[in-house]
Amino acid sequence: MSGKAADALKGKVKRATLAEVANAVGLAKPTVSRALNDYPDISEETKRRVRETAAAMGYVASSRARQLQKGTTDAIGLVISSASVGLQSAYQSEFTSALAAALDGHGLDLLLHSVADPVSEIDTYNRLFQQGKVDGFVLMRTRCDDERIRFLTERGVPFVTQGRTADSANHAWIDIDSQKAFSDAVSFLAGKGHRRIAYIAGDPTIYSSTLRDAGYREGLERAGLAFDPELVFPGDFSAASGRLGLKRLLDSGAGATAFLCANDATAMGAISQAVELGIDVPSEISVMGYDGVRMAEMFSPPLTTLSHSAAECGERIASMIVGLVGGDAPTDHQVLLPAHIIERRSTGMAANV
Amino acid sequence: MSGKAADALKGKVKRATLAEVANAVGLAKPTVSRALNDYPDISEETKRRVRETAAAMGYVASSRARQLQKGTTDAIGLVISSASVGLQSAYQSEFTSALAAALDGHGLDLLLHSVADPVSEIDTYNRLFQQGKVDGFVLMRTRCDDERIRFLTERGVPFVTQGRTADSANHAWIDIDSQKAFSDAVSFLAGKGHRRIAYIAGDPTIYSSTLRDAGYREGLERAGLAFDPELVFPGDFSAASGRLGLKRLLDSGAGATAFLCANDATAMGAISQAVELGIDVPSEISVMGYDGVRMAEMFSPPLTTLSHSAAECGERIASMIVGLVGGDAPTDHQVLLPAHIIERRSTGMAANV
DNA sequence: GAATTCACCGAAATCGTTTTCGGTTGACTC
DNA sequence: GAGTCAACCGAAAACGATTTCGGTGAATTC
Repeated sequence: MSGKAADALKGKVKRATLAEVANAVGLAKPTVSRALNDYPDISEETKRRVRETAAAMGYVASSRARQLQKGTTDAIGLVISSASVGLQSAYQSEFTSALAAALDGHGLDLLLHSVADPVSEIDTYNRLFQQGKVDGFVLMRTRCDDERIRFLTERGVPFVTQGRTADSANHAWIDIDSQKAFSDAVSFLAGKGHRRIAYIAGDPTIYSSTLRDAGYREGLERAGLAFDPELVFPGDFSAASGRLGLKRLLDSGAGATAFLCANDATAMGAISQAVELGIDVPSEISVMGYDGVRMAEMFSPPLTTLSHSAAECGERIASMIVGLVGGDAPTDHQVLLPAHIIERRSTGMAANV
Repeated sequence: MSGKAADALKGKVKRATLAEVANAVGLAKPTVSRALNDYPDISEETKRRVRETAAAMGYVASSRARQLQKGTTDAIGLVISSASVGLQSAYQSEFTSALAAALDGHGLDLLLHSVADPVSEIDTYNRLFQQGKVDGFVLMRTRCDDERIRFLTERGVPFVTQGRTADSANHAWIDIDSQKAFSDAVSFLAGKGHRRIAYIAGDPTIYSSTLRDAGYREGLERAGLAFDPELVFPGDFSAASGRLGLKRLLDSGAGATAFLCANDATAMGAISQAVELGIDVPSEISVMGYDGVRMAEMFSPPLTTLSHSAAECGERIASMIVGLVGGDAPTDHQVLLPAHIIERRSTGMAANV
């Protein structure tokens, strides 16, 4: 069975090629190519003719051939680790969608690659770039000591991280000012009369956690409250850690009346635990999250949280990566965005103790 | 400034090419290529030598060149519409992650493309395939009358849909038996003594909604309950429609004691509304969802739902698309998966009326 | 009217693989 | 000892675009 017959069987339409268009319009390949790409040294009349026949033939330039010649891919890689898929927060997926949309605006595609084994993570980044499947990367969940960043920096691969790192002076990043956000959150809760403000922390290997921790302490200081290790539970951004954390903090008898959580998922977990224990939110305790995911609004009670825009973050990252691929210096692209308190009904005045 | 100098400035490492490896090892390009790809007509000794020098030189075959030659991309496209990003359910993102992970197992990448304008949707599918950026597609949220399916089928583009369509006899699909699931759900609620079981439906343009509707009616019939249009609210899969639906159904005085929702997001919205209205779940009313998203477990109260596995769905789709790209007939790949009731605490015995 | 310029277009090379089609070897037959 | 057959390897074409470098003819200059 010839290839042609097989194609016919499968109903495939043979794609038109540049040479065929050139042939049909009676011009040479380079001319057609330049006409289609709107080069100035082709007459308007010719351009029109070329465009017309190309359209008539349903011609679409092969991205594969173009990629080979131009050496770029017009795709940005995003590597997610499926090991942590359970921890994948709602925010991460909102951000991913936003990023894809923003990249689309710049004519870029998002190549989503999942890696099962954390060990082979670096390998995946390396392969993806060496193979020429992507022009650059966006990194999520940056860690305090992030091997990926060293690796990519060494090789001069364009990338921007969502979240700073221990030494983020030298790479492109966008981040939320989570330190200020958590400090504000403590002030907010203190303003409601809370004096024993507990904190369910995030995964300590993620750099942002350290900033949130610092913000919590800063906020306490600003409010004139003493830091008490009894009031801190080491979570991991999961809802489960929120559940566990709330229970432990309550059982410990540390007397917390407000619970500031490292993210919304943790806060929701904490609330669900409270409800289960028959503790009312917010009349008995207050719970506050961070991220401002959509679901927070629909939670019961609707979650007070620190909101920041995934859409804007995606938008900014898209422009940044375009700049980097274009040759900008990474240090030209470092952006800090604020988070805003959205007061809903999971927080209230401190109960009279 | 020469290109080389610029590269040096940016710290870029010049990638080794096949010709260079061939040169280094003292063999011809085709030999090296075949050695690396483990062809049988190359001696083991030669293969070893080639592999060693290739590794030493850090050689990674250019995917771009390979793609051009082989005519495939090893990438599957997933087009999401950013217009509905607000409606993007938690399930969709869980599924996307699972799909990426599963595709990775088959050596495929997932190309995520966002399209802002629904009108240009078809255009995007066309361009992506014509350009040769993807070998096939996975379609989510299939509609009753889905233009995408006609379009792709006509052109013989490999694709599998997540969810059936009006005429799904001729394409590859995977779906959850939502009709049976909703029928089971009604039986379940009826078994708890509920006689007035309301239904907050999903977006009617999505085919799966019609199956869920049918399942609801089937379940009523099986339970010997009459269908009452007063008990049905037309939602759209959003949490907001759950909130609105619950309120309307309550206000209408139709006397519903149980609320079956088209998906988990809707159910969560409904519950949040109930809480707001001071109605206790489950002692006063029961609410049930569908999909079994992770967050359902952490909701308060934890949501009774019909669960199905995004991971398995992704896994199956990955194998299916591999088969299709390999030339299988679409009709060989049609899979129906069951959903299982997970009883949590948002449902209970009907209150004595 | 020869020289110069400018606007347009084309031939050939290029990107880095894989495929096709042979071409050497040496061992093995009869 | 010529012929056959494997087992290995290489030269050149192919994939389909873009880039480089010229080349043609007409318009302009002096």
